[in-house]
Amino acid sequence: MLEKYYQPSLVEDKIYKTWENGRDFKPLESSSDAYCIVIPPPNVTGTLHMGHALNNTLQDILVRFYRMQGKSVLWQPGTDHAGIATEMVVERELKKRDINKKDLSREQFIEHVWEWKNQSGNEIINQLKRLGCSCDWSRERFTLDEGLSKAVRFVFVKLYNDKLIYKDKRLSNWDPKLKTTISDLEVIQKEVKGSLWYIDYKLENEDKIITIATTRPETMLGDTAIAVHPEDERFKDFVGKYAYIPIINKKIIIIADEYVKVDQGSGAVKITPAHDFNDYDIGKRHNLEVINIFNENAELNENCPTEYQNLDRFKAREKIVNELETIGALNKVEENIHTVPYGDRSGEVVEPWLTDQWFVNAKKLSLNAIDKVKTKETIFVPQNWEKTYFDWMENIQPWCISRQLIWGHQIPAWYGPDGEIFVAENSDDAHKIAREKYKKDVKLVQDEDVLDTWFSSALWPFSTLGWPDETPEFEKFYPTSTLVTGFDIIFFWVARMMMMGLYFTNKVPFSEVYVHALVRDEKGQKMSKSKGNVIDPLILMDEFGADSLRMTLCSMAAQGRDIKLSKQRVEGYRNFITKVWNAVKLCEMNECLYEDFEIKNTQNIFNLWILNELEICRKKTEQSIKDYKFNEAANALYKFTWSIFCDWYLEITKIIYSSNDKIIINETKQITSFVLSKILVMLHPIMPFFTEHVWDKATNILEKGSQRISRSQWPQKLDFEPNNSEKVTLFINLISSIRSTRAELNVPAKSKIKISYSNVSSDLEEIIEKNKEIIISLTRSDSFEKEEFSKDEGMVQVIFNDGLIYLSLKGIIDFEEEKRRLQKNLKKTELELTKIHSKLNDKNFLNNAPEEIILEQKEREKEYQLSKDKITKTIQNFE
RNA sequence: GGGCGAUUAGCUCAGCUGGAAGAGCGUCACGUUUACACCGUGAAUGUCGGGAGUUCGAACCUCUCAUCGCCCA
Repeated sequence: MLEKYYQPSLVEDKIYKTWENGRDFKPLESSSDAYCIVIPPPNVTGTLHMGHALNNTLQDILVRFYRMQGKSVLWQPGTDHAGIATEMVVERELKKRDINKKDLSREQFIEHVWEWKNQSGNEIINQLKRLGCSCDWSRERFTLDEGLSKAVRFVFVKLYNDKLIYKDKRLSNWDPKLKTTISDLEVIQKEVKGSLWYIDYKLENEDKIITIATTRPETMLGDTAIAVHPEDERFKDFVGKYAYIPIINKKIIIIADEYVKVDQGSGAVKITPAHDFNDYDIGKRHNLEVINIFNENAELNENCPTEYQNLDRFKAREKIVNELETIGALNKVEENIHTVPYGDRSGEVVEPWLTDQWFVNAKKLSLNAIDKVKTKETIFVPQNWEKTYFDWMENIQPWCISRQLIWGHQIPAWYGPDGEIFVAENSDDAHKIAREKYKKDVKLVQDEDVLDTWFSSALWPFSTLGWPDETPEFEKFYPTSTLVTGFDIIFFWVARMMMMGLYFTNKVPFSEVYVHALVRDEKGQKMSKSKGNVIDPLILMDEFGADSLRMTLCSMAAQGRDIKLSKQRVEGYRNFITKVWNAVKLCEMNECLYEDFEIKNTQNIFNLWILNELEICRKKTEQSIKDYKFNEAANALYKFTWSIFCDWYLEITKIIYSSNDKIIINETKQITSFVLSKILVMLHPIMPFFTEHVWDKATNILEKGSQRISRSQWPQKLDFEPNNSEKVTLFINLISSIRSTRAELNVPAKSKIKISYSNVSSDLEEIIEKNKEIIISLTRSDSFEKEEFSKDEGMVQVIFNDGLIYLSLKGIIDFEEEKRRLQKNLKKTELELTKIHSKLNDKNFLNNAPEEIILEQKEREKEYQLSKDKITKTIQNFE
């Protein structure tokens, strides 16, 4: 017998080990019907947050579901080396030991990182296991593994040789704190309250000034032009003339360019091609000089006057503004809200800086990737996310892939003594190529930079399967089936996997992309550490168990809507688990022992009915999971299990067991065992621990096709004839309306009353007559007989469909109360009837509405009319 | 500025192709009937954000306004 409550913390660990030891997560070799998900690799530095919990719960549901459906399922796990994040973590750790990164050689630092990785890099994996994730851990990969690194080198070399990777001096986003470039995507634009400075530039040979407006006065030291709009009448005469930069008195040209917005600031802007992306483009158009005024710390460099050199950019700004004021060149200052780029990781203001970097020609790669989504080879669910995908893909910029870091894939490019670049998969090959050029052996130096972490992540769906080698796994599981991800990394990851996948394997990397929502706090705010509103999934799991959390996330994962999570909700699903737990206990008590039997031979109407309901639930759940409608799957199961199976079926079986009909009793026990088994099986993808535990403990009452539920088959379509079993719904409604009347009339719960009925349809009468005991028991009455009463007999009448129910309540209730109740009902009925009448009297309705709708309304009219007549008659009886 | 989404019961949200407004939580009343108080039975609560239009018929389609959120520039 099961204990009082299910205690997740006592069993979850053990169960997970059983699964792992049983190799339950390995793909079936016997099936060629493959289903594969690659996990979005979490950062090695990461710990499980709510986003992970949702993302991985959904994947696990899919994976367990398809596994039960007999597919050969691979959930490919692994982690991502997370360049910047990991370096930051390790640097911090080293600092605690008084070790400075700067004092270490590249090799020494890398050694420290590996040491850290081996010690602490497994936390998130263990947390995923706690959540119940059924990944094939024997295939766990890391983006810096030898195999994946080989793929990275292969890809780099091929793209280089195909002229899709190139080195270029361009403006890129420089993070002066981390001292590396970062990609556009890692830059966050924030609105900031700042100032707009109006500065007067004197014209050459004329006693005129031109006033420019800028948010960054310090960059004027790198100005090489002033620009105005070509149509701007105010400045027509200025174009082509020269002006002097104040302070340094350098002469620059005034140019006209469409880019300038006439109504912003003064209408004239300074152009600093080396430190602004737009200015850089303008510079190119007008052949302007590009002057870099910053060093890698974003301090002013040797291209500035001595007194400004080595000044921090913000200090320099103050000094410049002061100086401008002193010399009277500062025209005015306005408050101004503008966007400033910040580094996602460092939080530092990012500086557009001119450097040598490696780029991928993403534009070329994007064409096919766009096309394959247009032709639906890859489908986004919900579909509207393709818009986001297209939007970005169609405006894609060169992808800067080099990072000035140590931790990562060092760029496989070597430089000869004359700076010539040799790109090869390894040093030997590079030397070989170099020898051909120099006709002798020379010393080559490898590029110091590493690749953007997303570069290796982009290969994840195939590199993890062994590519570029031809492995059986790649053969069987690629292209993968589904990618489950949050929308925030469509650009970072999905788009890039599409590009790389298509270029290198000629196939889309996955046929469906399910994009799920963001988890927010109960007020709808994004969870963040700084806001302190983070709900820790681990704490929730501690308190309610992994399954409660999983069920909660599943039931809230409606497409296209964010999840507002609250503890109460999780508690509610914990209660659901307890409910199922108790249902199992009841079945144990009633000895619903499992025996092999033929569903086809089921006789009893309630047994037929519950089978029919089970079948409806099975279909709904199955279809919902296939359609990624996780909330609908969860709700279908919840409703069937609690509101139908527990609330009605199990209550009815109690009465059946108290009868003498041995055959039906036996049948009922078997059906109960059968249905309960199916419920557990269907719940398993969502709540694996609980169902596995019950499977293990409640041995003899379950139909166990396999030793562990994790290895069970998803229920098949049931082979039986429901035979009118839907009439049970009427039967249930009958009981409900009697209960409702009792409660409304304040009939004391304990008083057992006589109930009679008349005029019900013959179908229903048959059920009633055969199952009187059930009605009597569930309505807490004394008797239930077919009998008709005339007026003056002190009966309360309940209108039920076309029949009448009489409650003998003489002396128990106040009949004035009853009259009020009836009058209330009468009003409701009349209101509804008026609505129906007006519809049916409307010629337009009759002419236009489809036949079945009209019939439906006529049917309703009949019903309501009948009710109305009966209620009226009853009220008259009281007068 | 461009795009996407939201607005339905006190709260959190469902509501598929237009054809009787739903769930969970919370609230209230009653209840300990040998699975379950992490429970049972029952009840109350909605101008489906405002306005206009299309339609015989709109929570759902169109337009518009308002508020909120997110993404991109």
